[in-house]
Amino acid sequence: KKHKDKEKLKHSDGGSDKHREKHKEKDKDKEKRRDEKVCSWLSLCSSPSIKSEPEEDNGFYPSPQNNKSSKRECEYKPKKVKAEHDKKAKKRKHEYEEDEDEEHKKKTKDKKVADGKKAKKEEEEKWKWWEEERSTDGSKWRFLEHKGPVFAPPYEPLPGKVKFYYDGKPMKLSAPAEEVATFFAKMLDHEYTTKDIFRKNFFKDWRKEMTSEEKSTITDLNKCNFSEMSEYFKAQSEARKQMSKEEKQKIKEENERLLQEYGFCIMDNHKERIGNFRIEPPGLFRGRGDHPKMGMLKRRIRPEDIIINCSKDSKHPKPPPGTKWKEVRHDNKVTWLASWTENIQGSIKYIMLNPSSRIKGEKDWQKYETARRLKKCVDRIRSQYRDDWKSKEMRIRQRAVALYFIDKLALRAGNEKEEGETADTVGCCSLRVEHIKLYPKMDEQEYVVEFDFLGKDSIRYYNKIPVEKRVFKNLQLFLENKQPEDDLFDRLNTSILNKHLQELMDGLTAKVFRTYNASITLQQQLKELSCSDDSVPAKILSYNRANRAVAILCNHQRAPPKTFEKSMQNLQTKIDEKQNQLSAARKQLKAAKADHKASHDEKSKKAVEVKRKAVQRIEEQLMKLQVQATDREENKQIALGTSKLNYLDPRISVAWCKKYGVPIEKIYNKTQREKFAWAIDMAEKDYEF
DNA sequence: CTTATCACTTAGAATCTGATAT
DNA sequence: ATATCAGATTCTAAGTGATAAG
Repeated sequence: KKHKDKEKLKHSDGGSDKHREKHKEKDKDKEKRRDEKVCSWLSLCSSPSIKSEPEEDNGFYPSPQNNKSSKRECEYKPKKVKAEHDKKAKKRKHEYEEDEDEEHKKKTKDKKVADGKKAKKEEEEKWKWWEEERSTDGSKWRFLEHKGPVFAPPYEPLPGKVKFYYDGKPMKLSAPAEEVATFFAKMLDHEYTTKDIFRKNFFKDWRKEMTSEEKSTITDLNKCNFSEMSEYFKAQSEARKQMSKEEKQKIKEENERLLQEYGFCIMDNHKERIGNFRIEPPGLFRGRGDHPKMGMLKRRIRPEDIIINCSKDSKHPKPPPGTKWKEVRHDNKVTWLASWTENIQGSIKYIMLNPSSRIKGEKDWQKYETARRLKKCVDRIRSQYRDDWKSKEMRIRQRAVALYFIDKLALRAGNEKEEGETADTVGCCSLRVEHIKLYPKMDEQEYVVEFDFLGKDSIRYYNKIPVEKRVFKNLQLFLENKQPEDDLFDRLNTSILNKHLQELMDGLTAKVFRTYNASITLQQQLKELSCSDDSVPAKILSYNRANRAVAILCNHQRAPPKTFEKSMQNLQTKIDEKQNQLSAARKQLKAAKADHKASHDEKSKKAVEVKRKAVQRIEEQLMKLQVQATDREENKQIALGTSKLNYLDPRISVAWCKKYGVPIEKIYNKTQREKFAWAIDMAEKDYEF
């Protein structure tokens, strides 16, 4: 039997030992707690009755054909998309068709115009990419033109009066050393700067920027006094807040100009919004969790570091005067417009399009279609992995148990990571012995597994869950003769797992289970919680609760907002006020009624009605506030955004809104509506995931 | 097979903005 | 008019997974 031997030397780094006691308490309060999860959803998601749909996959796997410019009309996919809800998504300013692009507005343009005639004026302005055919040859675009990225503003030296002190004595720093010092000064209030690794990394990199004199003088970070610099920046930001309206307006306009100039590109005849057109400014690296590289200097990116990607026949972006790009290439197999290599991890960073763009939207749509295909065969896959728990091969058993966790608990795949390069976090395949505990009996339950590990972003996953006996026995087997730091699944990695999944279903990978289980959970929860008779706020509470169930499943946590207690209190004050108002209004109503009883005239009758209305209105307002309070309380440590944006098929939400008469704006804000325009346009009230 | 590289999605925190309260 | 706060937006780190290279 082969044994995988990945060294686990992480605790042998002698350098940091002496400082360990210092972090202890800090680390502790960083730990995030989470409530126990309810995992009852599993049994609910295996409905075998899949409504037969008119071959949804067609859109994604069109028959191969020549899609070079010659025959654009043929590629048009006559999808039966109704147009009547277009009024919903009115002003999407930036999705206009591009007119300036002379050489390239050929067939598509003509077709568009012809198409548009049927629709109303405003509708022909937004491009419904989802009604068009997708390219089949793996190319991501045919034409791409942009102006390149916006660079970080150059360093502005501090005014002479702002001093840095070393060992109590003022010291004028060279510009490069001063710049790096300001990065530290700006973070002085942050807990980061007290951490030893951070300080060590910072000091090491800072010294690299110093002149040799500075280097020989400044040898101890503890003797450095940045407080004047820190005060200066605080004053600056205060001054910025105090600026007059005109000045603020000016800055706003400048930003808008930059956005208009650099924030858009032209891709295949359409003007599309760029996601991140600004290059990341230099600064100190802030990792998440216990990151070995925190505090390192993130260097300034120059034009010479940037690779530009665009069409050969486009107007190439110009580098700033006196500089050159690293390279200009024309690769239409990728979606990025510019890239550079970052110096902390040596990874590549990209400039890409906004989520509202065709290129992102298509991919997103496709992701949900893959998840829906999983829905059709998930029963088969589940029964297979259950069978595999009995396999005589260890690797198959491990694979099957891991897959069970991924499916049941929505764990991430868990790729291996390079040790010492990143914080020590794990996913399913990289779980170690130390991350689980087995309890043959716990309280009323049998075969309980306790998970406790740090996942992506060093967010803690803590969960106790009863599993089937067979899983439990397998886990005991996997744990035999292992040290805490050994891999739980020593015969498995994400590559093996995904290869297996690929055989079970085309396009299936571990992360599809997260998408699938998230979306199906939302759909079920909505079904369960929604009530047509509820008021709109109550319906929204139900929606948020369904969303919350998903966020809990996916372990999307957040640090409770700093102002949480306060904001709860504020809300409670409002509720109390409203309650007083209500009783006052009720009293008035009573009085009016009595008055009416006595006089029986028209005027008093009217007064009763008026008061009745008032009471009703206040009741409604009170209800709304109470619902809001409940919602907020339940949301204290749970982040809904991530699942809403990345895991929940937006068509489920759109359909729900239509079915229950909830305006889509109550569920998705403007940005979200732009991202999900395709779903808002195509989903009907009977849409089923 | 293992490892490295690349491209892309997913993630929570930080910061900004504009509506509402004072 | 100004302060406050919540929601929107921006930022960029940290994952996944395909594929190339060794």
